[in-house]
Amino acid sequence: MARKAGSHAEITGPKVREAALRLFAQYGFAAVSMRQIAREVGVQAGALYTYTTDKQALLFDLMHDHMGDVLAGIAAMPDGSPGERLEWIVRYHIGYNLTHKDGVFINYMELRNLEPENRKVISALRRRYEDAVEAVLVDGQEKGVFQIPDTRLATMAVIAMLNGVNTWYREGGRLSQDRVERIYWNMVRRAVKGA
Amino acid sequence: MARKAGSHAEITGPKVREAALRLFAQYGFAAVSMRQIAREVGVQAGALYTYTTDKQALLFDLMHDHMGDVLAGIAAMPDGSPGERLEWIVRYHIGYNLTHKDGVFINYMELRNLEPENRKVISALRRRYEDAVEAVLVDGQEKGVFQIPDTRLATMAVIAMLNGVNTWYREGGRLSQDRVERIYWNMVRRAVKGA
DNA sequence: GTCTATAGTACGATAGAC
DNA sequence: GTCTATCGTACTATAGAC
Repeated sequence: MARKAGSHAEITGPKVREAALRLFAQYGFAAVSMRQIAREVGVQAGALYTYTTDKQALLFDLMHDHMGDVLAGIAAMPDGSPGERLEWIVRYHIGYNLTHKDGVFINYMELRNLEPENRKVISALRRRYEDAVEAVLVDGQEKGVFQIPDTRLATMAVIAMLNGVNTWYREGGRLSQDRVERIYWNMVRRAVKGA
Repeated sequence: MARKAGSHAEITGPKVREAALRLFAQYGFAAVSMRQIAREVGVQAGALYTYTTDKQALLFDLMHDHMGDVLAGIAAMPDGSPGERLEWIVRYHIGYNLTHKDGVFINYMELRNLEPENRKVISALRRRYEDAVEAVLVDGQEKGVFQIPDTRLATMAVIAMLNGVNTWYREGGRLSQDRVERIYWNMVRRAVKGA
C-alpha cells in the first residue's frame, strides 16, 4: 500500500482515459494540459506516454470508442413498425446522451481538434449513425405512415432536437427523464406525421 | 503608403475583432494565440493590447455584441398571429445563423471559456432570447391554436432543431435557404399543433 | 498607435534512472 | 511502470523607444 512507484497498468490506463474524458469535456481539448491530466490521475506527466503516443491519439481514441459504443447501441434496435422504431430511437438517443454526457460533448465539440485523417474517421462513424436514423424515416415514408418533405433534413432536425436535451436537462429537475422522453417523442411524432 | 508604423485606430480595431472572431470560430478560443491574431491583422502581438485589455475581454466583447445583435433582431418581430410570428422566428433564426456563422458558433461553443461573471452575462442574454421564443408559444397555447405539452421544452426543442441547420447547410448545396426554411417551418408547425 | 524586446510562465514530449 | 530532469518551444502580457 501507499507505495510511490510501481506497476499499475490495469488501473492507470483506464484512469488516464477517464480523467482525459472529463477534463476535455469540461475545459476543452486545447485548454487541458497533459500535466493536468497526470495530476488528476496521480502520476507524473511523463508516465502518461506509456498509455498514449501523444495527446492527439488520446483524444481520437476517446472519440472513436464513444462512436463504437453509440453504433453498437443503435444496432440493437428491436424490430417493429416505423413508429415503434422511431420512438425507440428517441428514447435511446436521449437516454444514452444523458448517461454519457462527457463523451457526447467531446464528440461534437472537438471534431475540429482532430487531425484531418482522424476527423474523417469520426465523421464517417457519425454519418453511419445518421443513416441508421434516416433509414427508419425512409421506411415509414415508403409505408405511408410518415409524411416527410425531406428525410435527410428531418433526420438532422430530429438528431439536433434530441441533442439539445443535454444542454438544459438536470437530474432531479422539474421533469423526470421518462417525462422528457415522452414529450420529445410527442413532438417528433407530430413533426413526421401528416398535418 | 506602405509605412511600417503609424496610427490606424479606425482600421485596426475592427480588423482585430474580425480576425479574432474568425480564428476563435475555426480553432477554438483556447487554441488561438494572440500572436496568431496579430499576424492575421498585420501587426505585432503587443499592438493588440491597445484594443483589448486581454484575451478574455476580446472573447467576451465578441460574444456580448453578437447577443446584442441577435436580440435587436428578434425585438423587431412584426405583429401577427402566433402561427405567423412562429414562422417569422423560424425564418429569422435560420437566416441570421447562416449569415453569422462564426458569431453563432462562438456563442455556443465558448461559454465555458468565459470567466464566471462574464458567463453569467451571456447566459442571461441567451435566456432572454429563449424567453422571446417561448412567449410566442405560450400565446398560441392560450389562444388554443397550439397544443404543446410543455412550452419550455418545446422552446428548447425548436431552438436546438434550428441551430442544427448550421452544422450541415452549405451554400450552393442541394437545397436553397428558402426551401430549408419552408421545410423546417413545416416540421415546427406540425410539432406544435395538435396531432 | 505600433514597434522591439523581454519577463515570467507553461507547454508537449523524451531520456535515463530505478 | 513510474519517476526526475530537461530540451526546445510557445504563450500572455508589459515596458519603453519612436
